[in-house]
Amino acid sequence: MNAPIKVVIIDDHNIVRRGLITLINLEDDIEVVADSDNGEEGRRLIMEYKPDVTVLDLSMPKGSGIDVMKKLKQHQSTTKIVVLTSISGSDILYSTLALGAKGLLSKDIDADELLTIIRKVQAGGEYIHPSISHQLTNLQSERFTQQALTRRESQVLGLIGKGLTNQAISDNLTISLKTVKTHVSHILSKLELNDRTQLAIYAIKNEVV
Amino acid sequence: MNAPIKVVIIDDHNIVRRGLITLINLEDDIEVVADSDNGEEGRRLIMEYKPDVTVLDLSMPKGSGIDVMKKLKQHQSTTKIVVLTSISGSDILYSTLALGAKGLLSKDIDADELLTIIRKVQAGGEYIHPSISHQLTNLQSERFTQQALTRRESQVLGLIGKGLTNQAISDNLTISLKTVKTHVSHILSKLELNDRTQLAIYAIKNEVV
DNA sequence: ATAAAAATCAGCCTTAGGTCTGATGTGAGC
DNA sequence: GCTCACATCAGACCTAAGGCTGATTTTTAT
Repeated sequence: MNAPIKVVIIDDHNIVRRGLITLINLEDDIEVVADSDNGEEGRRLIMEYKPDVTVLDLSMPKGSGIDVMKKLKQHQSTTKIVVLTSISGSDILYSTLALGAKGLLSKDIDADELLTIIRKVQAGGEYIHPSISHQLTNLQSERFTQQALTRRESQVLGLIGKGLTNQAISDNLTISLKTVKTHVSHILSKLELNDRTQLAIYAIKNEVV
Repeated sequence: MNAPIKVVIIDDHNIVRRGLITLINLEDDIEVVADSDNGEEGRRLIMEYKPDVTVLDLSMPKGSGIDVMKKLKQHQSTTKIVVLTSISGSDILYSTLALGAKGLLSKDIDADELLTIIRKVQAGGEYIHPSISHQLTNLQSERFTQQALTRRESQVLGLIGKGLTNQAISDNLTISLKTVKTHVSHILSKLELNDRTQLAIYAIKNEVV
């Protein structure tokens, strides 16, 4: 028999993490070697344990899942990433694929299903849960041409998502009101949205910080 | 030794549910007698099994946690409810307390902590997780005087949360633009917010439909 | 070194959003 | 019958928001 598949789990919900660990360790061909509730530590653990598969939650306080994936890509980590999420926003899902996630699934899947996916991904396969993939189909063509937001623009978008007015944002970032308006205008056209209300909704659903 | 504490679990995430069941069933003084992934079935299970404690998730597709609690209150159920949530909106949390939840905790607690809380609540105690209770302290005094939204106002708020303009809302509800503005104005003053962007954020965080 | 992208700001203009005051019809409750 | 909350609408008003054009400076990549 082969060595068991080494797995690292990164999720900020203790209960979810404990649940996953318990379930996975019931199997004898898969083993959880480490786990963490935040992105920073999680990244260190991956470097250290070099797991075959990493189960990664997207929404976390310190260092989001996206950040973790970016960093890992820089370091050319070979761990295969299965993204676990309840997020509905579509752009963030697309980002994970662009960053090379092998699996993509929502938190309401069966536990058995997760095990199957881990094995499949470890064997070199890919898997995207149907409830998520249908969100992506339309989007492939549309968003492909979409320019990414600059750092400043993301920052502004994040403040809009907190309900700040342009004036408040200008104070907050100590730049002129004009500049804020320019940024907002750019963000709107890049995301193909119509007003700041839709931006706020977008920001929340895609967890822009 | 006493009979084990009977628990019903209602949460739409399979993994969370399986995790909870596995963890709880490791204890010999607590027993999960039933579980469900939606509010409707969950309510039936509670009627049928009459559990001592119910662990209830707030955000679910069919019949939210709030609905379940309302129905149970009508039927004068004696099950003690522990609300499990990752929602940050404060009004919805306050609602759960008003509806008599005995426990209130976020999903990032320790598993052991949950067990302790179930025992405490069963014994007649109450528990609110610190990460949540601080959201409530300010609010007790402020929101007490807060008028509830009317049916129409909630409806309008819901559409704002979907990113509609006043004109679009007016078309959608087939009422005049003036009327929409009136409603929006009332909602703003009732919720003590400043503009529609903040309303949209509020609507999402409090899951206004 | 040079080109390209990002960040900054200004003026001008239009409109959606929001406030205030006030008015009318309707239904529930006392 | 009377009252009160609710939903509807109107006019007048003010401001934040966003579009468009154009410009300067800083950063970044090649």
